[in-house]
Amino acid sequence: MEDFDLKKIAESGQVFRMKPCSGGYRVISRDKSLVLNSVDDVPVGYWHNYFDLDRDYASIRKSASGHYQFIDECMEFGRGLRILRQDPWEMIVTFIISQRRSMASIATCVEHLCEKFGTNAGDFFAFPTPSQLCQASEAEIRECGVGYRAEYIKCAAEIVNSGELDLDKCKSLSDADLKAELFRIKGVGEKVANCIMLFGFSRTASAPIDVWIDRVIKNDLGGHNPFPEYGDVAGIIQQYLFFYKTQTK
DNA sequence: TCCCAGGCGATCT
DNA sequence: AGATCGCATGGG
Repeated sequence: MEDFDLKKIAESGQVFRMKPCSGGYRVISRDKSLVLNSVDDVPVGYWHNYFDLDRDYASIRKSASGHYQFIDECMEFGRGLRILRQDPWEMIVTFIISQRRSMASIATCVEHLCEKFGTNAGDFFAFPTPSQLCQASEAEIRECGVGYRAEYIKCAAEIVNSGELDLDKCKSLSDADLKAELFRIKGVGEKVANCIMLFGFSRTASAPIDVWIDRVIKNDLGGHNPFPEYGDVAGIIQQYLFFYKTQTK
């Protein structure tokens, strides 16, 4: 497998619980943990799906090449990246936190939430469930350093825990209907919804435009938004651009 | 210390 | 519909 680079994936800004450790990288999702240093360490089942191993990234890069020289360079630079199939609930909370925060500080906030509200699984803390965050007060959530977003996280926990927003049912919705559902959560706007869709629902047509991608469009692509022409792999192209821009800043 | 961070909601016009 | 503003807090 050529397109599998743990370091690049861990630093790509899509996942905040994947860090170097003595066995390579430790990745935590929901209440599960895996230590690995190559694709050969990925077990069948949950983690195989998590790492999106059935998608052929090399052929996506190949078929997407030739539109813009800059994007071709980004795809080569980011060769090894994949779009992880992460948990929708974790993505909702994580990307609510992400607004106006650096990637380093997002990771810190997420760990604080896990340590304070998540189940102790021995050598790590599971991500807190909607129920667990529902039982927390807004003030307690705020103690994790999330600032004014505590209200948004509490709102998300309530709407999901009550079943008023059913994340399983969301999986069968169209992209447009899914986005409309996500907009019901206070603190989820266009960009955060696109991140949740791409990283939590594998909606690869969804391409989040943040400050970094704004700079790409403005400074590297002459003010042109390239994503519409990439169709259902626009989100994957977005990830190569984001990675290049944040790594070479 | 200062500036910015994977934006958003509220509040104008 | 589009523009502007305030926002909690952590890193570099």
